[in-house]
Amino acid sequence: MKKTVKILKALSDSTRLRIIILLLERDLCVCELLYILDMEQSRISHQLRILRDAELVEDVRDGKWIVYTIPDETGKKLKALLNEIFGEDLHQANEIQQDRNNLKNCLKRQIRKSQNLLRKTTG
Amino acid sequence: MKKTVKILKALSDSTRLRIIILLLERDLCVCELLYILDMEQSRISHQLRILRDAELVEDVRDGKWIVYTIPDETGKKLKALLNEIFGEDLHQANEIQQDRNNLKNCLKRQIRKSQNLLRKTTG
DNA sequence: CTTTTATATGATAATATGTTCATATATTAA
DNA sequence: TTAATATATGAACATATTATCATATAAAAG
Repeated sequence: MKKTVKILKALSDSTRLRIIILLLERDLCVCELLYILDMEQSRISHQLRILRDAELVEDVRDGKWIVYTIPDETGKKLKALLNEIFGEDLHQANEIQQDRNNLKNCLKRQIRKSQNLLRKTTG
Repeated sequence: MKKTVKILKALSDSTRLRIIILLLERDLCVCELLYILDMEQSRISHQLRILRDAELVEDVRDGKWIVYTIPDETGKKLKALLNEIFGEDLHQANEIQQDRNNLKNCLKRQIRKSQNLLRKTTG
């Protein structure tokens, strides 16, 4: 019961939901999420921690970067949850569509390999 | 998005989850929930309000009682959610098993029609 | 080494949430 | 009517959550 509540709580915040939806499309490092979501870096890190504590995401260091991933089994369940149950509401959401757009850009521009992302995004 | 978050938030509390799981088995009035959950009456009412605001439950007056229901479509989705996604964790939970037991008793004893439930439960 | 870049963490403040107590409302019983 | 029962609501408090700021750590670049 505790675990279920923890997971549901982790999902019941729009920032975290957006992160989850992005990670369902592709593994991303924090600086990519930063670029896509355009938020304070620490804010994203804090939210990622909550997702990690709920065991919804995992992180692996890759050189300079820390890449966040959704484990396969978890991904299946989350997709079922988000598409089949909340799909209608979520697919329409502006934030989500915007995020998807930003994700495309992020990949096209190879954000991870360009320099000075923090300075760019934080001010 | 807001709606999804509201629903997830409404579900991410153990008291409310217990109520939902009970209502998935059977429509119940507040005094029955009171008997089953053995909590303060106002606590249950407050939590029911949150569930109603999220449109997860509906209430209909039946004489002296107000009966809480989960609409059919919502019920289907909730069952999918709770059984298929969180089933393992939830079926094991002591609280849930205890609640199911209390529900049986509640029905056997026809709690709704016996008198003075509030006094009985509140002290 | 020193600096820069990427990320995490701790403290703090603002806000939200959950519980309890007291009380209000609505229905039925006396 | 008046009293009792069933439920809802508002205020107050404790706790939890979220965002921000400042700072720490760790890898890479210079």
